[in-house]
Amino acid sequence: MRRPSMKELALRLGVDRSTISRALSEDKGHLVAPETRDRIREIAMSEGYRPDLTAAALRRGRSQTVGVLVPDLENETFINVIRAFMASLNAGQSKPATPLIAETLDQPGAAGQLIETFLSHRVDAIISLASTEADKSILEDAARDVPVVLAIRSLAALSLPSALCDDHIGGAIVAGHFAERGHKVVCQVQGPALATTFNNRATGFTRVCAEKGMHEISQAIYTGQATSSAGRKAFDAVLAASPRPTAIFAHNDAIALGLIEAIRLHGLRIPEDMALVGFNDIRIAQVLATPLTTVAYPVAAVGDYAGVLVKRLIAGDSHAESRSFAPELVIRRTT
Amino acid sequence: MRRPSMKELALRLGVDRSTISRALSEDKGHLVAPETRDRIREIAMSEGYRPDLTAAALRRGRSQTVGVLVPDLENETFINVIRAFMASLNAGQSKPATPLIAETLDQPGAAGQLIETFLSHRVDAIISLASTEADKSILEDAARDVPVVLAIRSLAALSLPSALCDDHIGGAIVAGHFAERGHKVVCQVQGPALATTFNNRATGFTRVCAEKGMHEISQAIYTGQATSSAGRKAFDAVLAASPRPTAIFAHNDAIALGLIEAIRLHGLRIPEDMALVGFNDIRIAQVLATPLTTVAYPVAAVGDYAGVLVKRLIAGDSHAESRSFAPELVIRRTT
DNA sequence: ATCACAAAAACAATCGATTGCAATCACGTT
DNA sequence: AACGTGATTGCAATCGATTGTTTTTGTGAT
Repeated sequence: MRRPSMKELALRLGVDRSTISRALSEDKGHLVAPETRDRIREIAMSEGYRPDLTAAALRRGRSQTVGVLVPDLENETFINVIRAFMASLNAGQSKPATPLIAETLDQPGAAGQLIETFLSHRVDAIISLASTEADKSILEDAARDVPVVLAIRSLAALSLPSALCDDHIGGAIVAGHFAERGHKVVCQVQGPALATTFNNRATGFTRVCAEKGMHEISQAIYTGQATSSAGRKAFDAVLAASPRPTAIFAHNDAIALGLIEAIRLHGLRIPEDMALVGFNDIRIAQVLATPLTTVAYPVAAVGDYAGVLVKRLIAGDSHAESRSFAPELVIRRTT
Repeated sequence: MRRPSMKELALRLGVDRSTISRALSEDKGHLVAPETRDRIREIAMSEGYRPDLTAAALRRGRSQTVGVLVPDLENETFINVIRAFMASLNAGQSKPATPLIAETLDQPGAAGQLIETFLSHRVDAIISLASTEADKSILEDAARDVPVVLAIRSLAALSLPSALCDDHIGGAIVAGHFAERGHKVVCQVQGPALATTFNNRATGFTRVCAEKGMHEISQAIYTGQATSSAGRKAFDAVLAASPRPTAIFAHNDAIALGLIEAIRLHGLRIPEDMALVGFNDIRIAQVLATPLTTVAYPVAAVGDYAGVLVKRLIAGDSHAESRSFAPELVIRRTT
């Protein structure tokens, strides 16, 4: 009743295990006589043979798994990048990889432990969407044992290939948009500084503010977390600024959502009294009472290219350069 | 430079591989003399020994992985149940399991393939949040090879243990709440019928409507998908009903979000002209302009108990009964 | 000094698939 | 009829850790 192993199939068929292995394999199949191969495949199918990937992994040194390190699974953007990544990675592969997923929640030190676990599982590659400066050396160490690719977040002076959103441009687009709409005084509510992401959005924004002669209130406002409740609280700081800004760049949509609530609580109208732009274009952004103007994250491009990078690295191809993809402004009703 | 294997450690230390194995193991450690054990552990640490879990899995028949089957990774509720599940499963375990995660997107037939992959990877257990009637026999087959636990969604006349939300009660609570608020005519916008979830919410709601003498407009309104855009479209059917309902039970928060938009577009006020209750209590629900009254899904209880079930099944404990946990109404401003 | 007994360590088989190498076979060539 | 060639298949080692079964070592008792 139990599913047979190759050994048992071999016994039943009167051939050697090695022949079974070859017959069942995609690339070694041509080494087996067509009739034998068909006979083997047929029996394997009817007996319900199920390959043991732990055995194959041990022997071949490849496990058909990839480690995915993500800061927060509740974040749609990460999920969508992971989806695109897996689709790209497995496109046209006869032996698709399954993701081992671990969440860091951006806790310092979490990455080390999790990556160690991935490596113990002999993952074929690691993709990290969770890279923070604290993890830099850990990632570089890991890269000596297995292909490591970064997505979404990069790190300063890092040798690892990455697939990113050009956050600098993202910030710049928003500032440009504010300028076009005639805003004179603006500000940004920035996410935590643990990743390049938010810093780049900030500098891109600030640069264009200067170019266009807009006044950015001096102190960017940091939120401890990039969540909507943090955004709500951050609005007090916006109001306290003098001169008071007429437009806010929220570094992500969750923060923007919180800001919307806070702005409404203060009886201000959006966009007349206060304009607002978010970042990422999460699903909810377009079904809000006032649909949110936001910067659409290039999830497909980033995920896709991360998959390409991993495939190249696995193939031993050294031509694995980092790339950034430009995000696009989606103008809705909050500006 | 490369990380050593046990064999190499054994060579370096002048002891047998088996001694290394025992020294490094939690439960067999006592078989090794304390000094030897310390010496081995120290060297293993300093040499950066990293156990090969593919080898261990092959030998021991346990891989320290669990397969997680989920319909949609963008759904917070599923994510939170998975989080609670993993935390519960690994609580106090010296050898924590890592999740292999696969998404069905509720495509018929997807589960079969994915489960087969899990089984090839020799997962120690499978948890399915994605069970639909079409997958029933597949899940039952899988359960003969490995512990299988269902969460969130159950199936009719199924022998597999499950950790569920009592959706029947959930629906009933909402109807009760409508009755208290004095509504006479109500309706529900139901999610797709592929899972027990939505059906149970519907029957619970309908039962209490009858008990309290409310008129539920005859035809429950089905949405093809349980998304906000589907919810928006569904509102046309609500308006078309005669008599027109004054309260809507949306089977999840995404649908409710879409309904809010549609209701506003028609110039109706919430809750004065139209009351609304959602289901799940996703994060966004409480930061909306009008915070959403909704049924809070017992994510922690469900995930937790699913973990307990898996642990029991792995331990060979037959005392693995299914349980349902009651959800709770969170009254906010849409009613 | 001998023996019993427990502790510690070594020995060796094993998990299941993969793969380099050797053996066999069929067939056409000279 | 002997031989080369290529196609099939079998043989056997291997991946790295785990574990049941010895063997060795050490201790205390008689």
